[in-house]
Amino acid sequence: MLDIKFITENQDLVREGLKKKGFEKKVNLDELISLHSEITKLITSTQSKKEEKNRLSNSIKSASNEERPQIIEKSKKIGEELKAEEEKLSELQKKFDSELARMPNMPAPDAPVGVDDSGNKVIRKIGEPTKFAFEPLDHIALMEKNNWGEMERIAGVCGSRTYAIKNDLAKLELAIHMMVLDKLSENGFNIINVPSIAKERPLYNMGYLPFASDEIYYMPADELYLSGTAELVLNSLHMDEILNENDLPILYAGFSPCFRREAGAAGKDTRGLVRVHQFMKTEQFVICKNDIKESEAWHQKLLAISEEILKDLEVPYQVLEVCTGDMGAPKYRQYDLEAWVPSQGVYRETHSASNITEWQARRTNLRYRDNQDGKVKFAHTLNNTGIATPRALVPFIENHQQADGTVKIPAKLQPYMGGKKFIGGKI
RNA sequence: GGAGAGAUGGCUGAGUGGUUUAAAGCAGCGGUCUUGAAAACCGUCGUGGGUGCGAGCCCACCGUGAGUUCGAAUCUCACUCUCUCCGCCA
Repeated sequence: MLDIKFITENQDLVREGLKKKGFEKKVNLDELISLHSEITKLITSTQSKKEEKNRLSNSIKSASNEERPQIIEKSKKIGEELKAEEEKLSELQKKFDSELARMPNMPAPDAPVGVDDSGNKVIRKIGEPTKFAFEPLDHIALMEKNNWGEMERIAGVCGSRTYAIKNDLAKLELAIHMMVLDKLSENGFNIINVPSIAKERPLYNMGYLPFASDEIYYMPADELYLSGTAELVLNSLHMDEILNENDLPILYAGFSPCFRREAGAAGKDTRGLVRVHQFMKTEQFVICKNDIKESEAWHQKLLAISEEILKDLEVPYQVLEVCTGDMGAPKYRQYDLEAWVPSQGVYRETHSASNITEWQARRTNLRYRDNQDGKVKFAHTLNNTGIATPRALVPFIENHQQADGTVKIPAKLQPYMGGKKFIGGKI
């Protein structure tokens, strides 16, 4: 959410930001501003009526018996006027709130400008696309060869875009999460395993609602939602709190099962482990001071951690800075990591690191008291993937496959796999 | 699923329709005293909003949302959450 004061005082800047993000037709800035001034006038009027009413009510006890009925009559009359005004006010307020909730965050001034993913900028490539001295298999064939999956059967039981993995691949999935959690723990993150079910408010707080409502599973019998990321819960963990500046930064490594409807992805990646409805994710989440230098520094730190994770996994990857039209509504700046997938001959997204600045904190009402000036301020929040599986298993097993169908385990991961240097091979 | 109790500021906790402008204490912050500190004493101390150049004045908020009333922390209803007990259960 943006500050309405910021919007009214920086209309040109906001208009430019909306255009860059591709939102100029999705929100009505002029209506928002005129609603706000109408609301302000109405608030002033209702408040003076309340003031008058309070005065009359307070005078009743000391009033004489003759005066009393007149005062009550007068107060009733003001009360009726007040009620009419308040009804109108709450109607306008509702409209205003839903319009303001649709306003995206302003992108970083130096973020690459573009309309879709074609505008994303490759910042660097680490490692070379893997070369094979044999004909490499895709991850599905590798799973079949090693008795690592139950992909056909599970679709019949659980529907499309689900997965079941077996044996060493199943262990590998958990081992990678353990490795990542250890790394985050070493970097000062609090490990926290969080629920995958949530109430509506956290979805609004994060910006899932109203922006990505198609993406979310909803359980009407209980009025609960399935979470698509631990970010959802972590962002709301401290909602409505006023933290002490000394408590910041707060670092969370949140692990959770994640659920996504993939409604907009019909026909894409229907086979295999790349895009499934339920997966596991370890998420990095940071709450820091309202200081753009500090949150930008944390953004770089989060990016560096996830790069280190891909390096430890010995998977070739590239770093993208995502352009204004491709980053989501909440974001100020976004980097994606994409790992090399040999069978597809392309880099595929494994990580997404975002600086949200205060946009989420405003929705979440997540604040802290500044030590310097004693003022209450909205925090900055950032998030980044730690690792998401099974998606990350795709580049992992494809890049590390050997001629005999076994898969090499990199040195950093071996302690989490019982010291094994290879998995698979014999069935 | 059944029965009961409860939710008041950073914390503890008083308050059952109008001197409550939410008492009091603790913690915090500023000061006096002191070589310094502690103690003691004095002062200050919630959030959001409206209005004003400003000191200020005003409005709302006692878990959330409605309602009754001239007037609600207090009465009514619904909901949320917490705790205790029973039942079921990985």
